[in-house]
Amino acid sequence: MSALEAGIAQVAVHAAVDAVYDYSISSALNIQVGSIVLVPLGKRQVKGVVLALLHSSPYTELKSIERVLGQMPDDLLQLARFMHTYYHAPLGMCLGLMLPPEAKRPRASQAQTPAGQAAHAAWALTRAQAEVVQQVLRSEGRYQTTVLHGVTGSGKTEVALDIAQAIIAGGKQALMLVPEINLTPQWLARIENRLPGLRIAVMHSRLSDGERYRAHTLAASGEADLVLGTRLAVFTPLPRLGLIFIDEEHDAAYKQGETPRYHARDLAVIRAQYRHIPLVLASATPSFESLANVQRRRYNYQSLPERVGKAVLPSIILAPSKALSPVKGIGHHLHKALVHRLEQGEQSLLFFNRRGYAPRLVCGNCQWHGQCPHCDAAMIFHRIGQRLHCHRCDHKIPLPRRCPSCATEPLLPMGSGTQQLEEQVRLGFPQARIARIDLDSTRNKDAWPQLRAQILQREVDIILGTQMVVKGHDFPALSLVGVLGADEALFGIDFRAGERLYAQLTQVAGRAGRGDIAGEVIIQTDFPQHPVYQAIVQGQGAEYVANALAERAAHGWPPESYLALIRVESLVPELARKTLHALWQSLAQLQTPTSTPTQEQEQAETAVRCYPPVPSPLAKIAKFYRWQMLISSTHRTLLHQHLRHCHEFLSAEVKRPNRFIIDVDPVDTY
DNA sequence: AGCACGCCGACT
DNA sequence: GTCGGCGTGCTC
Repeated sequence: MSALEAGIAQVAVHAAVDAVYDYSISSALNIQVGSIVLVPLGKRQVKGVVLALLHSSPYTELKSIERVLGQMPDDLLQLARFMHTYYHAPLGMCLGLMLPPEAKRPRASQAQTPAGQAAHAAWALTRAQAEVVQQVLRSEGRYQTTVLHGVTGSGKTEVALDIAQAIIAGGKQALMLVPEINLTPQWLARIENRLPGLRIAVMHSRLSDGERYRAHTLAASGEADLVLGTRLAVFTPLPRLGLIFIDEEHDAAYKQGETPRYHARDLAVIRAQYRHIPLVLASATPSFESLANVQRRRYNYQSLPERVGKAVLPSIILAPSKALSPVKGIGHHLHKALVHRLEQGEQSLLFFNRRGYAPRLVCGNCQWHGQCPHCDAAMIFHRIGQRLHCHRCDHKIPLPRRCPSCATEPLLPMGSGTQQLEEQVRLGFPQARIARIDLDSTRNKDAWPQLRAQILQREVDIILGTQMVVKGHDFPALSLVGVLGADEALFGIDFRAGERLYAQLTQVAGRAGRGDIAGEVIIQTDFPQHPVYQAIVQGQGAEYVANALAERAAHGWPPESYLALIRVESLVPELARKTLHALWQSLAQLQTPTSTPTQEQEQAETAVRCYPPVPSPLAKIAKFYRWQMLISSTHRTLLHQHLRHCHEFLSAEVKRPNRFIIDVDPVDTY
């Protein structure tokens, strides 16, 4: 029944099974906690990681470990354990993200640039920039998270590279994260330009097997000075890690959309703590979560409130979209400005918001937008049912004929409808050279660098782009930015819609006037009085954020509370609803029923809030009917106790092909 | 996730 | 008669 010598290893196998398995260890193998091993599982061989060494196992017929493949660094093993408990994801899956890639052909790794000390490229920092660098470097060798809040064009890049240079000069490695793959080439160019001679490894999901293997080896061997990558790069083994820098920290792309649903920024905090190193979270529009952590004095705060050099922040104006012009969808003001830029030979960017917001009903007169009376969320317009439906609390009302708030105007459905814009612009400006930048036009591997080069060489007059164009790109000849369709985001169903729009507008406005030319931003809106727009125009971001944070707190939303989303998907419509409802009821019982008065019960209720199950905003996807519920708590451990119950309950109740997800700290709730 | 086992329809 | 569809359950 049990081996007398410590000959048994508990192994987390790299499979979707949420369990650990025991294997016997033959005496020839040198196995320790963290060993990456090859083990038989059923009829196949899988990789796994040794979690513990045991003397005995309840299993009688143990299979034995095939061989040892390597060693998982301690900080990554701990990071995986954290992910397992925090995100309620199978441990083997979490560890799978950190396993070394397969060596295609075993050959010596090669540094991308020749080895050597980084040449000290001298460049002048402003006093404000130098101050930030000093502040961060003061925490070298110990954990400290710094929020670097710098306006667009304030030179966060230079600050990042200066800090990295100092860290690397001290014999350490730096890890830099960017939100999307498209941003790696320009960061790589900046780094190589500023810090020639650095050994850099690039890490993202679109690397070929060979590239991934080389980058991983370079980082893990300690040869690389700097690793640049997207969210998955947070798992790169780095024996000499001395700094983590996260650019555009607020960006939702740092959250993984599938299990394990981790947030790279939050994992970076954990890793920085384990490694006793500084972490910098940089953004022109820091996330509310990070700002809350500054307020709670957990994070240090540094700001760069001014642009460097001659560049000044662009002027921002609001213009009605309905003012007639020759081009449909483009109002008079924006049209005039575009014509002017074309005459001057300067570049313009037309940004249109195309996010898939659910249809809503809005008033053309006041700001009413289908607010649910119970939820502070917009109700969704169901054309077929002729009613409005809150997807948070399940409240339904028949379609109002007139605005419930001002009772004057007829109500307008709002949804998509910007599709034909490109066509209209091409028709309206036949002489202009137009480039479209979105997911489709840049799908090809080389498409984006080519487009970028064309824009930089001024071979493009008007850039048409979706949200991907607003992320940290630098186009010096760009002097006009027009924003279209922003109003659609204004009435988003998600409680983070305002925060997102504010960030997006700030980012997109920041594209204008980065070179010597003064920038102008025209935001087309029919709701110019909305707080988000007023904050943008008057440059009162701090006030807007403070108000929005207070509002979140009043409603018990993050960052005031911690939130998780539970979703069940089934092929039978009723099943998802029923299962979630049963879970909801079992959660209510979990709240310890006290014999004492109502006050305590109220406290218990506010400690963990279980919202009732509602249909997901996209109620049916690919044959699956989706229901969801939210759980929130101001106490993280309490929330996780409840989530463990959810996980147990759903694991038992939800049978294939039905499925469930638990999304901790969801970035959007649909 | 894989992979096998197992019990029902249309084919060499 | 078997080939194979994918529902169900297991993997130390």
